[in-house]
Amino acid sequence: MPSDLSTTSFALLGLLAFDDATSSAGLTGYELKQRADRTLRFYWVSPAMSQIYTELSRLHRHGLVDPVESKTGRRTTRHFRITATGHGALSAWLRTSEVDFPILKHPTALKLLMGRLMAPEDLEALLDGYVDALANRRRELMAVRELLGDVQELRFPAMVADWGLAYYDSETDIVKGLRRRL
Amino acid sequence: MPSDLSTTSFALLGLLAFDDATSSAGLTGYELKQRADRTLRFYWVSPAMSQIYTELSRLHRHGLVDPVESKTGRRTTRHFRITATGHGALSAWLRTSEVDFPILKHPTALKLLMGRLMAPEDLEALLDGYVDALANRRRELMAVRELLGDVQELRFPAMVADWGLAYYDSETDIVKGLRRRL
DNA sequence: TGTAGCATGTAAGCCGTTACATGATTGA
DNA sequence: TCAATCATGTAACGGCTTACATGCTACA
Repeated sequence: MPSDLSTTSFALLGLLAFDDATSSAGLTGYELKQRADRTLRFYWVSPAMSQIYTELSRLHRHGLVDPVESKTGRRTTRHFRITATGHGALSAWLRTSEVDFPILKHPTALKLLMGRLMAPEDLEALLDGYVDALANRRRELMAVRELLGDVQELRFPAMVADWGLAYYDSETDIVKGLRRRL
Repeated sequence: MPSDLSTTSFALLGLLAFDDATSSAGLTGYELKQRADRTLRFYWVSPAMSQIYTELSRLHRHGLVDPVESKTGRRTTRHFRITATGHGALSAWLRTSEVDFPILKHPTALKLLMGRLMAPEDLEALLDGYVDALANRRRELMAVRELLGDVQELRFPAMVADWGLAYYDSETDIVKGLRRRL
């Protein structure tokens, strides 16, 4: 039950655990990236392809996933499935790992902090641009939320998506308020 | 006007620009770390000491800051001040650099996503723990906010602190709602 | 036939952390 | 005198990104 894996490793393992419940043949690194883009991206990060393959190798070295070579025509692809050990490690991580406070890297807030050094019109553009970006993000997450529907198996992803939507709404309100206060 | 500096570099430069307006002798790396812990930490990151010294060297190499050696007794310390070039670079960065969407690394949301794999009592503890952590963070930021008061020169830091407080409040409400939905 | 998407990886390098190393000053 | 705080740095390393490299497959 090795705990020397990064949070990103466990995040990807979690995606594989999810897939495992749907009795599929597993996921390729490529597919995993797509799943990450749909979910992890909003609350964690969506690792680069190269990072995905690196993590997959690491998880395999630890025995937490198993690759199944499959040949479509002349081409060999590797579908990864979580192992029993992997399930155990994931459960242990969920139960016991320390939960850090969220890390926020907020360029807009950082620039606003230095608002004194900016022209008023640049400040307005900064906040307006952020409100637009929030609307775009919200739209993307809303599309994900709609895919999730109201089925029981997707209850938790749906809850987290709702969380994200509420966060974007609140953030939009706050920033509009700041904009008026400028 | 070199733009090959990281956001963290500019964040530190911003702290020095702030200090410059108070006609001080500049800040040591040590003092800079303390300022970062009070402000940057909430919206960006508070770099490790070693990172601060590295960034300070880099900024010096680019001519954006100037160290003033001062001797207190037998001990030599370096106080850094932003240069005219530094002011220019900072203004240019504020005006022209692309503003990325915030990056959020949210371990609690990530775990909730895998809620299906957790025991109900662990899930409850997860959300309750996060609500507690939010309250602690809010208290820390509130202390900073009170230090800022309502003076004109600290208007923007105060705005950003208010933003942070509103964010923590909204986040607390959302999580309490999720907790009830479990 | 060509291009978009599927699929896999290696190499170089940046940003940031922890660990390590050193020493001065202040005040209880 | 001893501990806390001030003060500065180097070394090793982890995590992640971009750039590079390769080739198959489906479909218009």
